[in-house]
This record gives sequence, structure tokens and C-alpha cells, in this order.
Amino acid sequence: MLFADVILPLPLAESFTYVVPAEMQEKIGTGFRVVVPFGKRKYYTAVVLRLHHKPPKGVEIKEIHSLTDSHPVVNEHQIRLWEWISFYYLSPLGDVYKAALPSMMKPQDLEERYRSRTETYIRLNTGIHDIDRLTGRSKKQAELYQALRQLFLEEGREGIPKKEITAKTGYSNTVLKGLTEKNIVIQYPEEVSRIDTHFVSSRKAFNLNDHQQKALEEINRSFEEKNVCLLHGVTSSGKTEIYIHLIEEQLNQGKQTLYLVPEIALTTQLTSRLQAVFGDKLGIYHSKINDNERTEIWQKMLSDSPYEIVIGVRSSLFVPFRQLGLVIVDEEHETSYKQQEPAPRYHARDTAIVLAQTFGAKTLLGSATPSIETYYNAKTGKYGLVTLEKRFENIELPRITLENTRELRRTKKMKTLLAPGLIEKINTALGSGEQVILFRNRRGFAPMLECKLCGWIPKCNHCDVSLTYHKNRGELKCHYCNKTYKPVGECPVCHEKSIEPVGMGTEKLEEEVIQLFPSATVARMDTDTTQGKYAYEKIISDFQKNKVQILVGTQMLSKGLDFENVSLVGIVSADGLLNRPDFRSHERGFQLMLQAAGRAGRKNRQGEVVIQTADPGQPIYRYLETNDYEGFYHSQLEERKLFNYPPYKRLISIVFKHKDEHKVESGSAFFARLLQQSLGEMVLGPNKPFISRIQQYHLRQILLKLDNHLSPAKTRQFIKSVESRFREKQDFKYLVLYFDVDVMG
DNA sequence: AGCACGCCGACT
DNA sequence: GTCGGCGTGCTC
Repeated sequence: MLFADVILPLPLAESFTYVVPAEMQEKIGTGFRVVVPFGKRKYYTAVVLRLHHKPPKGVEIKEIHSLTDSHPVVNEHQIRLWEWISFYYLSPLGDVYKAALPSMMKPQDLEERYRSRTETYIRLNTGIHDIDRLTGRSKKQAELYQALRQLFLEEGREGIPKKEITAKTGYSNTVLKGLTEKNIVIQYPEEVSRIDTHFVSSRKAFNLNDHQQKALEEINRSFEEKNVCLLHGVTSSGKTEIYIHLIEEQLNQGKQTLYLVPEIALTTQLTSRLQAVFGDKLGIYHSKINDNERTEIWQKMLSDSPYEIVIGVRSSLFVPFRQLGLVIVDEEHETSYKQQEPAPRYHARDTAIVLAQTFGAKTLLGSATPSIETYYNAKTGKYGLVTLEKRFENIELPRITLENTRELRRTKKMKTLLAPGLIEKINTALGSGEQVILFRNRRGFAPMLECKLCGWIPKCNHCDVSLTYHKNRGELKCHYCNKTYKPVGECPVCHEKSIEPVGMGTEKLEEEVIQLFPSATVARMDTDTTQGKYAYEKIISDFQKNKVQILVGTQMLSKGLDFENVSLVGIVSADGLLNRPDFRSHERGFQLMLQAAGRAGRKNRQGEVVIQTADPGQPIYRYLETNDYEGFYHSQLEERKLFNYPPYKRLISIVFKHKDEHKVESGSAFFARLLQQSLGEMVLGPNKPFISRIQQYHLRQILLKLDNHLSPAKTRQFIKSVESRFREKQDFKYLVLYFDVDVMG
């Protein structure tokens, strides 16, 4: 009797065992998908983890319903990666499987399946000769027929898509239908890809300049000894071209490359640049890609001619490589590499290193402003370190100046959001036909309503957070549960009638900028204005074409975009970036401001950056002004050491959730006591998190600050044992708890 | 997760 | 009486 242990797409840690029917035994193996009955009436697509002959005891075993594949969809590298993620990030293997495969590849009932896409094609019926008689009195049909003959002759193709025909000939569908009914042309469905294909490479990799060449050699030398290397290269130093050369070296050895980018950095600018070199060897795993397209990329990776390079976001880690030789993690410091919700809460950079290891491949981390952890690993010799200091074509780094908004407000010189000095510089830039970018930190921070008299702020009834005011929709919204509220007419506390917006987001800034610079065209870019599939590209291309002079936006426009004509960048309020209850807030602020500054670069003129802050005395501004990453790094390291944060400690957050506040309170306290028995001082809390209630659920958090020398296997084993002792208590059985390993903030 | 079972209150 | 709310337990 043959049994299969399978993994189901459910938040379950264990695998389940099924009987392999006799006729399936020759065809099945690890990594194959199977459809299995589970529970009373459900069927799920599961993945075979292993085959064996040992029947599990004490349970009735069901049979596998059907075998989905003739070849495995994941190989042992992928399964090992899933198991590592499940172990390290304390998440059920089922959740990892759920995250890994496109949902179309794991249908929940027996029907639903991936379908390839078809398009209607047209070809001429060569068997028909008496065209004139058939078209008869229809002049248009005769004309279209002639046009079609011409077209097919020129194109030399057997069939042409219908939409292409209507576009090229200008004749309507009705005329074409007429010809079809007379059997002069034939319409037929043809399978097409959802992904734009047929990219031909149009250029070779550029020759590297001396600095780039030297860096490339150093990287390769570092790879001889170490598996991971950090490329620390200032903005515009030409990192991408170095990547291209490294990818080519992999191609020559018949090895694949994974090129990871954060969500916001996957721009058309970057992908077309790579497509120009690698043509259709390159697969793109977009952030706005739909499930059909995801599935198609998977199919292609499993085919006889897989992509040799995949560029993609976090989840592209899971696509089934076979001969991986190199992983590039660009902008490795980006926090969006860490998955927040739902589980598995994995860090794509760290997982990438593990993925590479299972293949014996190398990992290159790239950044202009490396994360403190990565730089520490490079400095202490765990990773190789290669630095690239010269900017491409010797573009000068921008000049950074500060505007003291506290002083300007005190002396009543600040009448808008923008300091007079910044307004003047904007006018100068606009006068010389140059463009300006203005940053405001993310939406949600500011636009709230407030009672002008007593300071009362409307909050969500369920979530313990202040509501965000959306002016254009005239409503208040909770960003945690998405509930919307009508603004109240008067304050429920003091009955004051004037309840007005405080602070401001990008919306407010845009409004003021339009008033201040009436002659300029202004555009705004934030999560609100980039909802559609191409909305983002539209804003970018309008700006590049100079249709817009001032671009107002959140940090999403600070990444990897090159604008030739931008001479001035303004950071409207740096304070909001730095004053967050998060040990990484300065690190992130520094990275963000330096990235933003990188947008102000012009070939023949030094760009300028203006930072508005109420507290210009903070040391971070000295490091920014002198572009001193190294100095900043050392100042941060001291703080991290002092307050027990990474890279000196490893963080694990445990969050408890229940409707009954007493239950979370006592449950989390009990859990903390158990942890303290072995971990002592390393256990902090339980505390009320910053947001302590979400949709009727009360939250408590325990934070572990674990010594580096503790073995991850042992600490996880211990945490699991504490969890099972915790579950034995009837009271705590149904407390929801979740883990976040290496939490961001 | 998704479902069944079983226990309670409030209704045609 | 029974409909449906939610807490509890189980799924190879």
C-alpha cells in the first residue's frame, strides 16, 4: 500500500496522509499536485510532500481523488525553502504553500481550473475564387477583401488577430462579418499569451566604466569566498549595468537569475532596459500582475524553455527555478520586502539568501543606503562588501539645505506649508524651465478632523484609531477596518461647531501648491491617484514629457526613477518621518531623504534639495548634508546596542487577540511568564500595542529580544513548547495568537 | 480555513 | 415548538 503525505492550502502545520490509488502509483511523486477530499464535503488541491508505506494509526485514510500534474510543479529546492520559511517565521506550512502558488493553480473545487486565453484570428479562405460574385453589390466588402489580400501578402502570416485587422484596415466588424458569412474569410480561435511576448534583444550590455568594471571584479572575487555580497553604490552609480553583466555571466554558464525588486521599484524604465538586453529570456513578475499571468509565468518556468531571468517582487521567490545561479536583491534596505499580512511574515531579502543556498547559488544585495543589519554583516565579514562611489558621468551629488520651520513659524514667516526660501527656489526652477518634486510622508499621518476648541478627534468605534479625513469624498475612514463615517457637525464633548482638518497629506499640499504657483501644472502621486493598472505609468510619463512641472507625492516616487529635468526636490516635513515610535524611524528617514535627494540630479548642473524641519539640530541632518552614510551607520549602531535592537538582538513579536479584554490580558501574561522561565530578561511585555483594538478584538504584544548566539532551532522549539502548554489551559484555547519574526517596527 | 454539532435566546 | 446566533472541535 502506497501513502502520500500532502500539504493543504490551509493554516495547518501538519501534513495529511492519503492512500495512493493503484493506477496512480507509477505517475505520482513529490511535488505533484493532487486533489483530495478534506472534511465532509470539501476538495482541495494539495501538494505531495513525500511518499511512503507506513499507514498512520488511529485515523481512517481517504483516497487521493485525482492527480493534477504529469510533472511536479515544485522541486525539492522549493519544498526545502517552504519548510525553512515555516520553521524560521513560525508559520504553518499550509500558509507557506498558499503564498507560494498562484491561487489558480490550487483550485478549491473540482471544476475551476487555469484556462489559456484565446483570441479570434482571421485568415483568407484560399479555396474561394469567385469573390466578385460573392461580394456582389457590397462595395465595402470588396474593398476590405482587397485590403486583406494586401495585408496578408505584406505580413506573410497565416492568420492575423481580428482586433489587429480592424485597427489596420479601418473597416468595422460588420463588414468583416459579411465576408465571414460568405465564407471568404475564416475566423478561428487561437491560444495567445497574456504576457507581452516576442521581445527581441536590441542591444548588448554596455561596456562598463572603470569604476563599474572594478566593482564587478571585486564582486566576483568576493563570491569565491562568500555566498553573499553587498554592493554599496550611491544613486546613479550604475548598479543596474553591473547587474546586467553578472546576469550575462550566469547565462553563459546556463544558470538562471532571480532579480528581486521592491514593489514600487518595478518600473517600466527598469524592465524595458532589461528587456532590451535579454529579450524574451526575461520574465516579469509584476506587483499588479493578475493571477492568470502569474500562472502563465509558472507554466513557462516548468516548461522546456523556462525564463532564464525573472525580475519580480517578493513573491517571485517562489517561482520554480531549476538552475538558479544568482539572486540579486536590489534596494535591499526596502522594508516592503517584509511581508506584513497575512502569514507567512517572511523577509524576502533574508529568504532569498536561503533560497540561493539551497542551489549553491550566490546572492548580491544592492543599495545606496544599506540597512543597518546588512551593513553590519558586511562590515563584520559575514558578507562581502563592494563600494561604488563615483556617480555615473560624474553627476554631482545635490546640495542639501535646511529650512527651520519652527523658527519661521515663530516669526510668522511661514504662511503656507512651504517656507519662503523653498517657494523662492521653486520659482527660480520653474523660471528656468526645470521641474520640481515635493514629498510629503505617507497619507493617513495627517488628514484628521479635530475640534478647534477642545482638541477632540473622531475615532473608529471598533479599532481605537483616529479616522482619516477624505476631503474629496467628504467622509471619514478607518484605515484598519475600512469602515466609513459621516463627519459630525459638532463636537460631542464641548459642542463646538468648528471641527476642521488638521495637518495635511499630499492632497492638502497639492491644493496649496496650485494656489502658490498658478502658472505651473501640478500632479499628485500617492496611493489614491495610482489605483488603476496604468495610473502610475501615466503620471510618470506625463512628468517625463514635461507636461507637469511640479509633482507632489509620497515616498512612492522616490524609488528608481530618473527624471532628466528635475533640479529641485523639497521634503515638506522631515519631522513626520523621524518622530515615529519605531526603532528604525531614523534609518528609514535617512534612506528616504537620501533617495529623494537622488531624484534631483542633472547632467550639467548640481541639483538642490530643501528639507523643512522644526528640529534642524538633530545629528541626522549633519550626516545628510555631508552625505556621510558611514557616520550615520555608526551613530545608529550605538543606539541599537544601547537599546538592544538588531543587529545585536533578534526580535520576535507575539500578538494575542480576543474579544474579551480580560482573556488577552491574562493569556498574554501567562505566556510571558512561561517564556521568562528560560529567556528571562529577553522577554518584554505583554504590552498594549500602539493600536490596541482592531474591529472589536483586543490586542496584547510580547516582544522577544533574543541574544544572537541562541540557536534559532532551539528558541523556536522552546516557543512551540510554551504554546502547547498554553493551549492546554481551557481558558486560552481559543485565544488567537500570531508571530512576527524579525518584526520591522 | 470551513464546516458540523450543540447549546442557548427570541420569534414566525 | 424552531430558527439562527456563536462557542467548540475536527479535518488524513
